[in-house]
Amino acid sequence: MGNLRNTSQRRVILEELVKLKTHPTANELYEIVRKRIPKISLGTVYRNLELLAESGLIQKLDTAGTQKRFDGMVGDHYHVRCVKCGRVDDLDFPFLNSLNKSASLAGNYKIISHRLEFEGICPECRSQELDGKSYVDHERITG
Amino acid sequence: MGNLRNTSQRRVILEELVKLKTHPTANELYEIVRKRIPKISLGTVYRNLELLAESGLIQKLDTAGTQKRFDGMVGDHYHVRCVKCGRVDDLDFPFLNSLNKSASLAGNYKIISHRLEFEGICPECRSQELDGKSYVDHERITG
DNA sequence: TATTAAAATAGTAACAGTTACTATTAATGG
DNA sequence: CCATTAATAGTAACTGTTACTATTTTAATA
Ligand SMILES: [Mn+2]
Ligand SMILES: [Mn+2]
Ligand SMILES: [Zn+2]
Ligand SMILES: [Zn+2]
Repeated sequence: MGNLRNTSQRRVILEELVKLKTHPTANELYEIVRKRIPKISLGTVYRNLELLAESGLIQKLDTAGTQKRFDGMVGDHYHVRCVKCGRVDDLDFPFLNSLNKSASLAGNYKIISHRLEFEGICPECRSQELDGKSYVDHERITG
Repeated sequence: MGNLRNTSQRRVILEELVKLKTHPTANELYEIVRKRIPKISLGTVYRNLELLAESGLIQKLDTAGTQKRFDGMVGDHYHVRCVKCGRVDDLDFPFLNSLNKSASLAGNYKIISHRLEFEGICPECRSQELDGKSYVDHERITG
């Protein structure tokens, strides 16, 4: 395969990432890996995430506007991002293979891929939002 | 409307942005506006782009992985980004209104919006790529 | 196993894009 | 005009990321 050496740092980074259903940032993963390798450096995490993504073992998610996130699931799938707390979740949504073809016709680019990303409010933030609303209502009613 | 004062800086920033078909970064627009207001500061450009986007007069494009770009066209439309040179173009592609509904069913988020972004190679970079290929072929044949 | 060359590491500095701060200037409403 | 207050220029600070470098570790070979 890739001529990547088997270092404990690289192994643990990969292990911890694939465990997670969240899509951590480099720094979030750094904090997790640090529990097993306290002296690991943040640069090592960045470098290995880059290398692992290049070799196809993980996925780099360039989600819009925010910092990079990483994904241990490599198959094609879409994501939804919470606009309140920033968390990113997988969506059980069929992959739209025909989009690239359609886009080729809509412009004069040679289309390679597409990225479909939803924005919304996650269940946790949604319930907080509802709590807030009812609190406000209560305030208004009871003056 | 928005309680934004009508400053020459803000006016020129908006004027120049809507003129462009490209989707400039804050810095690119700064360089353009500087030709008309040489003493304008980069911070002013950033601040106003943010305010104009908030008030819905322009669009902020959080394109994946790279710096923010801005768009004078506010209607819903999709973009394609060249992976070689980074340029971003509009696509004449129908807006997929049904996607949000589908995504709502595919997870437990309250879906607000979606972003569909294509990656490809622009005509300019594509022709360079072909030049390169034929050069290599020529080398191989005549080498 | 011992030797060696290359790759990877920790620690740190540098960098790029963006935002925050502050004293000064300018737009707006009366 | 004047007073209020938003906006500005200039600059510093911040954040996420990448680059650098001396040292350590891996893995191939003898
Ligand atoms: Mn995922
Ligand atoms: Mn556009
Ligand atoms: Zn949330
Ligand atoms: Zn290009």
